[in-house]
Amino acid sequence: MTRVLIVEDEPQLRRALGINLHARRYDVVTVADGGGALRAAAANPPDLVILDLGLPDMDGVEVIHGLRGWTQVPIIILSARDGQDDKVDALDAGADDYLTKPFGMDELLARIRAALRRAQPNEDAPVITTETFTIDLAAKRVTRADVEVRLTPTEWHLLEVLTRYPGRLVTGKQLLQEVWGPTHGVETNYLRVYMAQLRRKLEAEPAHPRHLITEPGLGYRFEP
Amino acid sequence: MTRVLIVEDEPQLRRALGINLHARRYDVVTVADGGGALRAAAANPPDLVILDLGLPDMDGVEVIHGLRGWTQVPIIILSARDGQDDKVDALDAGADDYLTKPFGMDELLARIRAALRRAQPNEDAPVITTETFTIDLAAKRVTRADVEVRLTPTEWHLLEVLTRYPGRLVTGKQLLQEVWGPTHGVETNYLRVYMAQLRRKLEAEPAHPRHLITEPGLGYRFEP
DNA sequence: CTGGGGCGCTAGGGAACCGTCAAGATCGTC
DNA sequence: GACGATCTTGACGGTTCCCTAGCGCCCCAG
Repeated sequence: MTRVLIVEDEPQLRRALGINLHARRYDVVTVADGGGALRAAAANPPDLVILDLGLPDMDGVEVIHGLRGWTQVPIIILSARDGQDDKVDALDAGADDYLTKPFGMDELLARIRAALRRAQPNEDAPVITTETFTIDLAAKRVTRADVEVRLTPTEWHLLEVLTRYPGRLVTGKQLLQEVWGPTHGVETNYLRVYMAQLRRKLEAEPAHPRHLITEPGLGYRFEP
Repeated sequence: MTRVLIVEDEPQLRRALGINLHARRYDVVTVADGGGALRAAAANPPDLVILDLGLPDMDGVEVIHGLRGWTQVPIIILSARDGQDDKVDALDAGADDYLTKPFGMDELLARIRAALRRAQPNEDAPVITTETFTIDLAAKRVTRADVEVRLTPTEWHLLEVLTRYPGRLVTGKQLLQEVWGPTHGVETNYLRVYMAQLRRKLEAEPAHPRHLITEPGLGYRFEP
């Protein structure tokens, strides 16, 4: 879960932010001053920081520097001051975004999403693991006993379609149309050949497959 | 030099932005509408886009989508509207930042610096090291056995995109579009030529590459 | 027991893809 | 305007991949 560190001295706003973010399924940690922020971030590195500039114990820019000394976590600034100099200083110190109070919760949430999206270049880590092999769909990479297995484009395409419906039956016609195009639907010999190759490359005993299962007369099934 | 694409229909503001950014040593390209923005970006991919949402010919969010279809270039939104929905839509469409008019030039410049700083992939590893060569992304330098290797701009750009996804497969189409612009997607000649040059300059045995790997029919992979 | 259908498996020809080289075109600089 | 560096384009073998045909196995029905 995404951990958000909220640094805000006003109890009311701190509470409102915590409730709203918690409702959005963020893992929320709240602190009231800069020293607490640095300690909390060090003890439990967050994925995003929401930082009020007007803190009682230290200057907000100091907090930014304290974080930027060792982490690149996205920092979103909240501030009551609308002065340009404040914004410039905070952004140049390494902040990622700046909101002036009063602000709307929807805008803050959108900016949080944007900051997280930037920080993590669209990596929704779709990794599928079985006893004998591991499939990393994003990296297009299959390893078996820590050894990389090379798949051809067609083999990949077929495996991708099968893993899209884990544990469920996929008919031969559907596989053919997804991989070879809508005009194909009956040439089941393609399937037999490529399923055999996939099993040979992935299964421990290709003659007795445990994950790429044949459903006679119907189609195939991928069993995680 | 850093190329900035300014999309602004008001002639006066367009001119002011151009002058200010040019004075800051940015390479400035200005257009007045959304269609021109997409064409200009395609012809000459910029390093950053400043986009006014209130364009005469098309909705600003459409322009964002048109760019996000093929590039991760930072986009900063300018808008006269202060509505939350506008901001949410733009940021969710893939914009990186949002300024409401009127804004100060210093703040815009600070946000530009912040966006460019974020765009640089030196968040985790400004220096990538392999057995045979070292890549310093921040300094744009490559050394091999402590000797600096000279790369042409295109070679560097290609290497940058590959190293942005270490260990992951990058398709030929994606490489072509990131380096040569969205209109290129099939001229795989370019890729073959430049991959060969990179391998000749970086790999110990260019005929048997260990870090710049070909995945036949799929694309290429940078192996750290 | 026998024949047939569905499925697994292998090998080979042709096509697509890739690495390489070289020459022309283009750009920037002096 | 000349020069060097860079980018583009085309062509050539070598490699990989896709498709096809054929054969053997298993199961089951006749």
